Amino acid sequence: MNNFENVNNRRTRPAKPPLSLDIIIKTAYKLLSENGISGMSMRKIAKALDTGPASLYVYVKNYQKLSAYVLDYGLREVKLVENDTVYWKDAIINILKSYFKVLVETPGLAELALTTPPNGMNSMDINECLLKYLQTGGISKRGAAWGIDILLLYVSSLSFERTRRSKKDNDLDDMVALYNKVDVSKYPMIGMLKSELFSGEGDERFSWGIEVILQGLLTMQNS
Amino acid sequence: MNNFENVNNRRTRPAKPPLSLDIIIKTAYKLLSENGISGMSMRKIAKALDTGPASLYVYVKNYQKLSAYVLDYGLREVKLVENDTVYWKDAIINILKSYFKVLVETPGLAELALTTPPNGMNSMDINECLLKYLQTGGISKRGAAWGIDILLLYVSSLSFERTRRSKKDNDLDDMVALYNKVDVSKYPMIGMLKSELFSGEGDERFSWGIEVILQGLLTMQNS
DNA sequence: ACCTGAACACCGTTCAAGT
DNA sequence: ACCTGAACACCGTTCAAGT
Repeated sequence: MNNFENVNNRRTRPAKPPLSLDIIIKTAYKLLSENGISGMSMRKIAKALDTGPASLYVYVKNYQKLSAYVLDYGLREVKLVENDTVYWKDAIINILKSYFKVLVETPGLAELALTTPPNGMNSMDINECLLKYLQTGGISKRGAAWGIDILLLYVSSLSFERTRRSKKDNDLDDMVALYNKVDVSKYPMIGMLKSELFSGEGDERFSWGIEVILQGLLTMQNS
Repeated sequence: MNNFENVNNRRTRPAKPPLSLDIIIKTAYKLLSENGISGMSMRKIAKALDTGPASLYVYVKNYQKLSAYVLDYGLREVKLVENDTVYWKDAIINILKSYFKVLVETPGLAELALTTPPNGMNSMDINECLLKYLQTGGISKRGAAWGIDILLLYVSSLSFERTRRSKKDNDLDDMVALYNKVDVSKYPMIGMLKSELFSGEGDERFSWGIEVILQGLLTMQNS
């Protein structure tokens, strides 16, 4: 074999870092944030690591489990530390704003959050922290336990919608078009409210929804 | 060519129904309800219709648009008609229960509801109806418009979780296992509430969540 | 034990050629 | 216009053979 032709043999090419679960997750996350969810395939991760797809299965059971790891890795940046003097409601809103920001900034992460059961340290930290502040606000055990689910779900889906909206070939536009040329006599409410149905681009709708859920949790205490 | 060997030529095989958008959607829905979301691929739909995958693209722009049609077709069975004497809140709960039932009974439909922007007559009927009852309950225009989003999202995700839970090779079980062997000194809240976090199999959690959202909507009126 | 190319059984979509 | 087989550019996962 001719070493001059085969420039990329083991001796001449740069040393390849050994595989590990950690390096696989980080590579997957990088691909996800650069190219969205379709950029993170087992084959593309393997190629980015200069190996074959089979190699990944030494460290990861399957694509779904890897997705869960990547989601949790993405959530490491959610800011949980609050000044002790912050009112419990504002603390919750700040945490959820940070969660929202992380999901919107990394394309594909919002979709993962909506379809992959969270599983890992960072998601656990977020849950623990939210439970603490709900407890501080006087919300019952069951209210807190079931309430964090609604809160995180609401924020995940808002961010998923936001990331979809910023893509082109937008299926949301079809929906908007359908609602805009609706027969007002058959759909009076939709006709009347169509401007409201798709409004709330900025923080307004986000904050409103969280307020609704928190108000609901508080009110349910006394009944 | 030998007609005796080639039994399935055009003359001898049963007449093939002509393609149409309608027939494609119904076939896709049938495959979805029998085999879940992975059973509904363009290729499998084509095979079920005894043709090649390219034929479908005469009637449907792409897989995502077809998904939206199938979702709306699945929603046709949601019961919207309520006795006029029913209290508005109960009417909403009944509609959402029917929506929940439809999503749980057809595997894959819940996932579609969570990831595909609804687009069609049936989804519009559901929205119109919910808006009407929220209005009856005295909820503001904006509250109603933004509120149906939270309500439908909440029910969709509960049904998605339910359908996932009934599968084996369940990634949710990993999460439950993780939460069960958590370090109680680091995660006191999770340790304390872990039984509540995964409870609520039946109607209880479903009804509780809807009540929370409705209470929140009502309370937000006066602030 | 770790690593890998090749193979297996699939995808969505488009092309070119038919009617 | 409608229909279609074949091709294109991909998937996740497993196997068999290497070290």
